[in-house]
Amino acid sequence: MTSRTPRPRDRGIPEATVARLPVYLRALQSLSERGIPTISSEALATTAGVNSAKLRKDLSHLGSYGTRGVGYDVEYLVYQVSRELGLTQDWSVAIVGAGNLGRALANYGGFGSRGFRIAALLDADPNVVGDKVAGLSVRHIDTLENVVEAEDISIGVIATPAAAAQRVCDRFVEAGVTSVLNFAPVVLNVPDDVDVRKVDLSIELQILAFHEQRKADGDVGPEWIEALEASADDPPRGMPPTPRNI
Amino acid sequence: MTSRTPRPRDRGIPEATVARLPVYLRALQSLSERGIPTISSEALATTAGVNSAKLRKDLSHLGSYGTRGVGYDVEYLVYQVSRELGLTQDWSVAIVGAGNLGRALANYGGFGSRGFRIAALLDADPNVVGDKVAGLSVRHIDTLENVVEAEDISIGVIATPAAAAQRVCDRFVEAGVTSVLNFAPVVLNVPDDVDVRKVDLSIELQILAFHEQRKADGDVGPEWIEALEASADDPPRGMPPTPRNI
DNA sequence: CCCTCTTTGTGCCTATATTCACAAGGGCGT
DNA sequence: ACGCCCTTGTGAATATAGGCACAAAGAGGG
Repeated sequence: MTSRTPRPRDRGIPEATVARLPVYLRALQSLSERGIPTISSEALATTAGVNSAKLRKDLSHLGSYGTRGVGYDVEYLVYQVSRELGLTQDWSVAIVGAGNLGRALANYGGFGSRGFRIAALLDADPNVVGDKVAGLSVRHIDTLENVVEAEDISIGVIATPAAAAQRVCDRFVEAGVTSVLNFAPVVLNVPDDVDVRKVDLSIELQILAFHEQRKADGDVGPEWIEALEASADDPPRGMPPTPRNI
Repeated sequence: MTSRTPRPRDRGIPEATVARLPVYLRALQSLSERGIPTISSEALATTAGVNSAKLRKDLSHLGSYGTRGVGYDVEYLVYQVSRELGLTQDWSVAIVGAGNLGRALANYGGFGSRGFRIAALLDADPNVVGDKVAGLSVRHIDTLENVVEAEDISIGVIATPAAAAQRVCDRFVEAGVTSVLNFAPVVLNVPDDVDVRKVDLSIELQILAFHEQRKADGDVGPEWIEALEASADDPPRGMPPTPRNI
C-alpha cells in the first residue's frame, strides 16, 4: 500500500517516531537559545534521553539532514522538525471546561512554544462565564459551534468532568473539529477520521504504583512471594467464584 | 532468564498491558456501579476502546479469571486488576509546585478512585506557602525531606517550572522516592531504580498537529504535495545548508 | 591533494506488540 | 444426562519498534 513513486522523504513516519519528535524539538530549541550551532546524534540523544541510533533513525525519516563527521545543524533541524510536526502554521485551540484544569491549561504560557493559539475557553456554568482567564473571557458552551467556525478551531481540548466529555466531544466533531485532546477519564467515541489523544493523571499514577509494588515485592524473599500469591489469589470474602449470568 | 518454576500467574506482565489495565479498571468500576454482574470480553473491549483479543490476552496475564460461555465476573475482576496494579494498598503522594497545575492536581478529587492519598503540597514561593488548597496547607519546599519521611511518600509529582524540575527530582530521589510523575517539560535524569513517567501537554498537542497536517495534505491533490515538498525542503532564507563546526 | 578521524545513515537481527482464528471449557435448555 | 452454543484462552502469523555495528560520507590537517 501507499507504494507510489518512492519520494526522497517518505511520508509514512512511524507513530513511535512522531511521539519523539516533540522531545527532540524541545532539546534543539534549548540548544538554539544557547547559541550552539551544531550537535552530534550522540549528544542530542543524551539530552533527549534516548539511544543515539534510535535518534538517527528517527531523523532519517524526515530526510538526510546531518553532516557526517560533524553532526546536525541546530537551526536547520529545528526548522525541519517544526515543519514536519506542522508547527510552521498556527493551530487554533478551544478549551472546554474552565475548572482548575482548564484554567491551568489556558495559563500554561509555553503552550507548545509557538504554533498554538488558545482561541477560546468555554464552560457550562453561568457563574464562571464571563470570568477573565489568561486574557480570555470565558464563554458559554452554547456558543461552541459559533466559536469553532469563527475562530477556525482545529483542535478541541476537553477538560470537563467525565460525565460531560462525550457530549462535548460530539459537538466538537459535529462542528468539524478532527483532533481532540481529552483530559476527562473516559474513552471517547469518535468517527475514524477524528484523532483523539488522552491524558489521564490517575492512569499514570496507577502505572507508577504497579512498578512501585514490583520493587517492594522484590525486597522480600521469594518464599514470601509464594505465600503472598497463594493467599492473594483467593477472592475477597463474599466474592462468588461462580458468577451469575446477565 | 527469569525461568524459575512457571507459576500460575507469571509476574512478567508486558508494559503495554500494564498501561491498559487502568483503562479496564475504570470501565469495570463503572459497570460495577451500575450493578452489572458479568461482562464478555467483547463488550468490555468495546467500552475500553480496544480489540477483544487484546483484552483477553491482557487479562490472561493476571490469571484465568473468566468463565467460558459467560464472560468475566465484574466484581471479581475489579478486585484482581486492582490488586495487580497495587491499588489494594494506599500510596502517599507529594506534589511539588502549587501553581495552576499543582492546584488542579491537588483538587482533582477522583485521584485514582482510591489507592492514592495526596499527603502534601509544596512550593518554593513564600507567598503561597500557607495557602489552603484542597484541605492541605502548602508547605515550603525546604521541608521536602521531612515530608517524604514523615508521610512515607512513595510517589513524587513534579508540577514546577522546567528550570526547577531536575533539582526537585534530585531531592526526591535523595530522600528515597523511587517513582516520579513529571509534568515539567524536561527530561529528568534519575538512577536506574527510579521510575519516571512524563505528562507533557504541549507534546500531545504537537502530535495532534502532526496528524491534523496529514489530513490537510490529503485534501489537496498529489501534484500539490510534490510542489509543496519541492519548496518546503529548502531551508528558510538565511539558513546555511553547510553548517559551521562546533 | 591525500589521508585520517569523526559521525551519519542504514542493513540486519532481536524483541515486543497486535491480531487472527480456533480448540477446549462450561453453562443452560431440553 | 446430553448436546448445543457461547465465550474464553492461546498458538501461530504478522506488524511494529529497538538497537548493534559498520560502510560510506565528508571535514580538516598536513
